[in-house]
Amino acid sequence: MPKILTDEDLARFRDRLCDVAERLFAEHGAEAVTIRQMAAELGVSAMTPYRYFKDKDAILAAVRARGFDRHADALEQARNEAGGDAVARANAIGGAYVRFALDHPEAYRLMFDVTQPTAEAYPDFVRAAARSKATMTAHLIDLKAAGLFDGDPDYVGHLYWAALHGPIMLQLTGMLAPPLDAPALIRGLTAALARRHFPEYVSA
Amino acid sequence: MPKILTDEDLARFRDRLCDVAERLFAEHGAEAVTIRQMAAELGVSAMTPYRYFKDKDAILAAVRARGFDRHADALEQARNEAGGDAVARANAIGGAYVRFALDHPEAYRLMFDVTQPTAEAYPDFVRAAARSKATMTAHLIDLKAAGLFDGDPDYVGHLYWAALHGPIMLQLTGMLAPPLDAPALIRGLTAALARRHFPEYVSA
DNA sequence: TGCTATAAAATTACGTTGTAAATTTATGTC
DNA sequence: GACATAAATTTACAACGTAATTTTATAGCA
Repeated sequence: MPKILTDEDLARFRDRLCDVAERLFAEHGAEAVTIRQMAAELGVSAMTPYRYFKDKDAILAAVRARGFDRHADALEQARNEAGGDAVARANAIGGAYVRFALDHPEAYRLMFDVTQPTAEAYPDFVRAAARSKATMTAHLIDLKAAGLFDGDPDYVGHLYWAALHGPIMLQLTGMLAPPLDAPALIRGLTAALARRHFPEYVSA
Repeated sequence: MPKILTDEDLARFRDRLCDVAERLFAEHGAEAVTIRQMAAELGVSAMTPYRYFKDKDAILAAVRARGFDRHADALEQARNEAGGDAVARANAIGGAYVRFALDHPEAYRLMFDVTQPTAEAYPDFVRAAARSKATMTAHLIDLKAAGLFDGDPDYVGHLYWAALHGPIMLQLTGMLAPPLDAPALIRGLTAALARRHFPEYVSA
C-alpha cells in the first residue's frame, strides 16, 4: 500500500502553502504571484499544490479566510485587553481595526477589496468572514446588554464599520493627500456618530 | 508617402477601443478581458491596439480616466440642475454620487478599487481623477462663500466622501445583507455629519 | 499612370501562465 | 522482495501579453 496523506499532512501542507502565498501576496500583490513561484518556495513541483487545493482560486480563498480569522483575533484580543469598561472596549476594538488595516494593508485589501464571486463556495471562507463581521457588532450587543445603548446593534455596528472602512479604503487606494489620512477622517466620522448615538459620552 | 494617422484618427480609435474595453470590463470584470478580445470586437488584429496604447496598463488607465470624467460630469450636472439653494445642491451632488456608483458598479470599482500603482504616470488619468475629486469639495466651497458654512471645505468634503464611499464599497464587495444596504448606511452617516457640521439645517 | 518609400497593420514567434494528462517515484502490505 | 497504488513529477497544451518580422496600402514623384 502506498503512503496515504493524513488529515494532519493535508492541513500542514495547506498551512505552509498559505504562509508562502500570504508573504508573496504582500510583497508583490496578489495577482502577480504565480503557482510556480509558490511551489518553488516550498521546494516542490509546480503541480504539487493541486493535490492540496483545487486551483489558484481556492488558494486565494484560503488566504483570505486566514486574513478574516486574524482580523477577528486582533479585535477580540483588543476587547479582552481593554478591561471592564464597555465604552473603553468599544474604542479599543475600533483602534485595533484601524491598526490591523494599516499594518497589514495587503491583507486588508485581499479581504475587503478583491473581487472573488466564487468565495461563497468555500465554507471556511464563509465561516471566517462571518466571524470577523460578528466581532464588529459584538461590542454593541455588549453595550446594549449593559444598558448603555438602546439602538439597533447591527445597524449602528455597520455605521461604525463603514466609518472605518471608507477612510481606510480611500487611503489604501491612494486617494488621500496630506494632511488628510484615514485616522483623521475616522476621528471626524466616529465623533459625529458618537454625538448621535452616544451623546452622554461626548463632552459638549 | 504612406498614410499618416492624424490626431483625430488616433483619438477616434482610442475612443472606440475604450468603448469596447469599458463594455467588456463591465460584462466580464476588468482582469478577465484580453487585448485579443478587444481587438476582435473592433475587427483588427491583436497587435493593432499597440499602435494606439503603449500596453494593456495604458488602456486600463484610459478607461479609468473616462470613468472619473463621467463621474465628474454626473456630479456637475446634478449641481447645475439643483437650482439656487446651496443645501439642495449639496444633497443633489451626494445623490448623484451614490446613483453613479450603484448604476455603474464596475466603473466605480475600476476607479476606486483597482490597484494600479502606475496610474500617476498617465497625465490624463491624473487630470480626470483630480477633477472628479474637486467636484466633491466644490459645493462646500460654494456653501462657505455663501456664508452657510465655516469649516474646512477640504476636510468636511472628505468626511462626506468617506461617508459615501465606505457604504458603497461594503455593498459592492458583497459585505452587506438585507435589510442593510449602502443607502441605509449613507443616510445614517450623513445625518450624523449634518448634525455636527450643519446643525441649523437639521430639525431637532 | 505607375513606381517607390514608408507608416500602419497583420502575421509570426516567444516566454509565461494555469492546469490537464501522462509518467515516475515511493511506500505499506503480503 | 514484489506488488498495488497514492503522491509527486514531468510533460504537454491552450491562452496570454507583446516583441520581432513581414505584408499591405497610400501619398508624392516620375
